[in-house]
Amino acid sequence: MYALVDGNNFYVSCERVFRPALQGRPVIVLSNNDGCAISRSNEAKELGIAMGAPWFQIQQDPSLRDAGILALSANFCLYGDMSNRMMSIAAGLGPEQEIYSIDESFVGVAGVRDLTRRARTVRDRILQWTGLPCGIGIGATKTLAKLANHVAKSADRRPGSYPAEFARVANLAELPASDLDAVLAATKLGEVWGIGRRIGAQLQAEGLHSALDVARLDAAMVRRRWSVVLERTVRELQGQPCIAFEDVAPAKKEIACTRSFGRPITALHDLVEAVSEFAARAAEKLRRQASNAGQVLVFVHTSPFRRQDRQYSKSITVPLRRPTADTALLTASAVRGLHAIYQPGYKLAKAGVMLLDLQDAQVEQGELDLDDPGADRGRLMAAVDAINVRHGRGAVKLASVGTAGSARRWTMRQDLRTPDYTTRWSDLPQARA
DNA sequence: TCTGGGGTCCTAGGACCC
DNA sequence: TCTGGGGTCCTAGGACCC
Repeated sequence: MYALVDGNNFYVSCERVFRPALQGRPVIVLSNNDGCAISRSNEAKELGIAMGAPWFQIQQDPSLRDAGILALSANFCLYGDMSNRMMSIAAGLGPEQEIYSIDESFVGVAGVRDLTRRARTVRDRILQWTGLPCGIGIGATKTLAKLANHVAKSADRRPGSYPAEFARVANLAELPASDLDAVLAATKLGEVWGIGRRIGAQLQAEGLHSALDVARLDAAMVRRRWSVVLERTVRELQGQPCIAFEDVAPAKKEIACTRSFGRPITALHDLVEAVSEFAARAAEKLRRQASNAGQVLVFVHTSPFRRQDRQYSKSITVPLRRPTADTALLTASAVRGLHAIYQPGYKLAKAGVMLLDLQDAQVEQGELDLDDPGADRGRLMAAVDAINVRHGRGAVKLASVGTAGSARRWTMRQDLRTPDYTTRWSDLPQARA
């Protein structure tokens, strides 16, 4: 049995903790480059602002302007720190926890007594201790817990959509079968975890509309006609656990750092800076999980939205002589790849570096090293990481990422950013009497 | 003018092997 | 007239998630 603890409108809620004046107003948080809406307050949702709606279009809409829509640049340092606080409280709900995303965690609750009341306590505690509102859904499988969470939030936001007792905390696990069916029947199949736009449309075309319709499908038939993935979803809806609980996060199999530029970029030297920066960031993540990369992929492309421009999109995978987590080696390979795919004359909108073929750094092929006898780059990298943790990102870096004198024209726009209230001494909020 | 970033898994088809 | 069977590995693309 599982509980899913999920923050409401998470990024917006994080911002509201430190700016209470935003309560009750239509607020959105924007993606990098202030591109599109990635988190919306309930008020913003009511105004019809879609997930992923471009900010420049929202700004052009007079009715949204009149409604006083307020946008903020994403502040991921803040959200990550607030997430840690929420997660550590949510962990108190049961013996094991899987942190599924920045705002969601599954908690194994088998054997927990007085579960519904306890979940309400944890929900209130998260709100009181962090200021973040959340919903908790409980079900026999992860898919049912997800669905229960949807029920908890809907019953809270739109009275009448589900029975009021489910508001904020919905425990579907202790429901009689007929009551569970009624909840599934009231839930559109598109709300089910694992059913996206494409599969959802195919199921609708078959005359299926609710989660209950999907739960009643024959699992073997679903496997034949669709896939084992959808089969698992069907079985999970039927109460049979098929999706493993992962209380220790498995190591990533690939690590990426990709960014849209703040403005179109054409010059190679700007791209070298950007790609060097992305490679360094990716390498930091790589070392954090104690892996080495066997290959580096680098890509660039123009903006697919600018139909009037000549389009260009190219990537290349550069194999490394041996797996490494050394920023200098990874950066050199990424930049070599960049030179190979660069074509002048295009207005490039985005570039990225991906580290592939990741393997445990402990498992290294023994080798007679004639090139580089005695060099211990691992210790060098550890020292660089330690300095950057202590003195801030980029305190020690390769010169190719751009020095004080370079323009760094490619960096992203963030015009509406709030302070790092919880992770930077100089940004600490001040309380006034 | 202005449209995010970072992942995972599965499947089909081709290349290749004996 | 008549042209096997079984298997692995890799890649690209699709679909999904937040």
